[in-house]
Amino acid sequence: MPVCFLHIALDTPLDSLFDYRWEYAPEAPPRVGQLALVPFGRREVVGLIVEIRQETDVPVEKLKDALAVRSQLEPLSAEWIALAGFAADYYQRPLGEVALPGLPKNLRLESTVNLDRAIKKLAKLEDAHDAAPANVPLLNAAQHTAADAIGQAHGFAPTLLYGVTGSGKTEVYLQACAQVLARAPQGQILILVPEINLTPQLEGNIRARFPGVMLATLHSSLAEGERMYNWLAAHTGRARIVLGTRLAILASLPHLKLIVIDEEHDPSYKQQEGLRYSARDLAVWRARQLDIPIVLGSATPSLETWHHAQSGRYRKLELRERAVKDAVLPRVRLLDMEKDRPKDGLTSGLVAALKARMERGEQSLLFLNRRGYAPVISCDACGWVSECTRCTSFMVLHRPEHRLRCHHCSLELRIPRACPTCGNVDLQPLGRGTQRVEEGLQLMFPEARILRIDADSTRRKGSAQAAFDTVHRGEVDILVGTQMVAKGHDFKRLTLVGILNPDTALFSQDYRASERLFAQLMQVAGRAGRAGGNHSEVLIQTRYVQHPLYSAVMKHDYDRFAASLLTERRQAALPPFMYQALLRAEARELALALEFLQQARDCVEHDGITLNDPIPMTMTRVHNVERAQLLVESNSRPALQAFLKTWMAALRALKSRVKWSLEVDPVDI
DNA sequence: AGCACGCCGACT
DNA sequence: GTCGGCGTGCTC
Repeated sequence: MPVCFLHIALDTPLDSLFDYRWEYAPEAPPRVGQLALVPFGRREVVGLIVEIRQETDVPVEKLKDALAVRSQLEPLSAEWIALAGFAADYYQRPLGEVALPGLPKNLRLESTVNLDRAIKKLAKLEDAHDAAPANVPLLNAAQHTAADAIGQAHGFAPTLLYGVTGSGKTEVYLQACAQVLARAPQGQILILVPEINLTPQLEGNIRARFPGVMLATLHSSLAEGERMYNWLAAHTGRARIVLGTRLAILASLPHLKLIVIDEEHDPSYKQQEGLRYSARDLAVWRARQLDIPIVLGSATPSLETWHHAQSGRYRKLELRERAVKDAVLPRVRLLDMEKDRPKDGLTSGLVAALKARMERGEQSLLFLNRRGYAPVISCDACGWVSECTRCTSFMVLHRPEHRLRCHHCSLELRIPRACPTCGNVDLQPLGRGTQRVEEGLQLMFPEARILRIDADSTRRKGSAQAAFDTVHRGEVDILVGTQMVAKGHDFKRLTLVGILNPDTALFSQDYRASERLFAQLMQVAGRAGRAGGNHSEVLIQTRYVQHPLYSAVMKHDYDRFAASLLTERRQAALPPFMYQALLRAEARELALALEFLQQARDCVEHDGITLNDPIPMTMTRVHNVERAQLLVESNSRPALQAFLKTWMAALRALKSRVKWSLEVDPVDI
């Protein structure tokens, strides 16, 4: 029996690969890209074979035998391993920590029964390779041009599809997909969306359009068995279209010919824990690697993408008109809160507009990005406020639940009867969240059917969908919601969108806040006027009617707004003109975290790289852990990458007991 | 990260 | 006398 050494990536923070001895039958040699079950310490784990070696440097006494090779599965392609390898290098993590969590859990179990079951089930499936689209609607001229440009593109062709809500971007994607499917008999397409649960229509649209083609979805709320099956359908090439959230960027797609990123600016493409990758950025890399086209669609592109489109690195295709019949862009008006003082959070202008909708039997949406009843309660007598004991934050009043709740560590308390410091029984809620707005509205409009949709009202599985169905059936007059209501859903009877207090984002420490606010306002605005004729409107309550962000929103003028933001960013040397990484440290004592960061700052040479002073994070304490950070900047991406690599090695060598992590291209600073 | 081993405090 | 706290050491 021949013997070789398998060089294997394992899901561990250790920055090295591991060799195992493997004795195999000559007719079934192991292959790179296969998975293997191996003993690791006292455990047995599944790893990825990255190399087959005839020799090893590992001393014999350490070397162990692999337990099994998963030969029933086609190996992962060299391209897929290269993608995981790129992500690992770029985000400064070991290969195994990227590659293995990117696979369905069932593939990483000791037992292969689930895998074998999925293989069997897939084999029974009849071959469906009729890529002909059904019920193809006519496109307007701009859509037609865009669909052809994408569908006919060859080689790496990154394209920004820029079009307002309702301009028919989805139809462009679908018709471009049809062209690719028709041209490439095996070809696969990857479509990424921000959150699949919020865009249920798209999946239905794709299935209806391509009834003869297998579609597989990949997202985090799939059951493991389903995820295994869908992943396998993609991996074997059976699924021609894969629709998924950011995690689907690591799907194995051997015949990938086109990538579509819908709402490319959406923050949920950025993973915010563990490996903090940007699915959008990885998608662009993947498209370049495979030399295939990629479409980035948005009404409010990220400044990174917009910058590339302006500089000509990405092609820009624009859809100017709304493609939905009769739909016009809603009129946006500002309600000056300095002149029209709000009562119960609502200006008289907004109340009048709500009333008019009620009388006409139309729906209204009030958007407020703050859940709970009030963000804090306080004591007028002594100045006490409801601070969280574990976090640098306030405890939010949730009145229906009779609770104070910290939104950062989930600490819950009963509402105190009296002030804990002075005994005053008259504690006042300050500010307002969706619950309080709902309450005020109900008093103002006793007849109205009011529904609140936020993370609290939709805790149970399926309740969000049920709530949205109620709105669609027309059983709601006024909808109050957080950003949950801003995405995806078309509310046919909705003709008024009121935006309650967007001003805080105007003066945020986070320089990305205004970019996000603009996108969010445009997105919520898009909920109105889809079929509302010409009286659909968006009312924004603000104290800053002169603010340029609002003027841009009123004119639906993303171009000008983006241009001014880019000028600011260039002058302030911020992304996309600067490349950043963030070293975070957490400890029981803030001083320990800061001390570690200072050590990190001093332990290496850094020519051409700026290491800023370590500072406590804005929210210093969360769940009794103190946090601090150090921002690293460079105007050269390769220089930053090279520095980070040597820095990581030096940091690991410090062997500090402080918990630390590095984020490349951070979004929240 | 897991998962062990290892050496000091409060309890069935 | 043990159960268990988390320090530190290792994983081919």
